[in-house]
Amino acid sequence: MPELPEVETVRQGLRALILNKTIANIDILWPKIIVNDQLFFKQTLTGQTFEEIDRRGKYLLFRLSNQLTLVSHLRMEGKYRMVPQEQPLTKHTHVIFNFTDGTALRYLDVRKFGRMQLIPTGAENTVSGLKQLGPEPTAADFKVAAFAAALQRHRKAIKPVLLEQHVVAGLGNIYVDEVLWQSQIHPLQPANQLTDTQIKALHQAIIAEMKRAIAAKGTTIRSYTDAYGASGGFQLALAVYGREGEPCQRCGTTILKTKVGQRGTHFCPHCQLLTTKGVAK
DNA sequence: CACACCGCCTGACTGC
DNA sequence: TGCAGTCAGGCGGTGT
Repeated sequence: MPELPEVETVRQGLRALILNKTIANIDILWPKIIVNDQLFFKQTLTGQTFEEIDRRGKYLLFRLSNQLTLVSHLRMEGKYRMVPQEQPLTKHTHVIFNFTDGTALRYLDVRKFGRMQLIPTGAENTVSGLKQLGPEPTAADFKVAAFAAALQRHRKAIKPVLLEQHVVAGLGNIYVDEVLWQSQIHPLQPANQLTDTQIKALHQAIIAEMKRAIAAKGTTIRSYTDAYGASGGFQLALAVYGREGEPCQRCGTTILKTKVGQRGTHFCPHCQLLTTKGVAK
């Protein structure tokens, strides 16, 4: 499941592969992937050139000529592949950008959850999802005071709050479990009941974890690969995700897997206690 | 606005 | 071995 570090790795790979390529035509094999009208999407993009690729949270922003931006979200299992146009289609290929040089960019997605939307560049804040996105989880954009204030507005558990993307952008199920373990916070801890110490630890862990995971080119758990089909390396660095039944690396207690807000959740029941004003219940 | 819940999808896995 | 049932989960939409 691509989260911010995986999407960033895809961005970097795709930049090297498609910048300055011009679209000759587009095939849409699964129309629901495209938010816009299909015909509009094809006609508007034909003849345009990829000029840059930006990223916001888990969204890829393909900047094209003529002030156009293609917003792309990979959701669970979306992938891009560069191939020669004559290469036989594989299963789960849903959108194909054929370039004028004989190559093609193909979008593959087993679950078909991914979405693409063509908008005028600058209209990003009109796209649902993008417009409510919290700050990037970097030291430059993500400030602890604003983070603390945002957490105060939520009474529900910290885990679903972090998954919402509104308080901070880019974390998914894997990295949320990881940063909560690192900062020793129970996933069910109400967001507005974190202590200042916990907020600072969580804030720091989020920034550091995203940086480390990007450096490792992301985490490959189920099916994620980058634009070249390569796996990430960060799964080896995960402390709790997918490690239920294994000893906690900090205290040796067996890591548990439960459900929080319908999502598989991994944590250490000894290191991550539910607290009231920082005191264990 | 905050929050809970459902639908979207298909492949892998589980139990009989 | 075959097959029905369950699970995985990011996010938009809906309802309270």
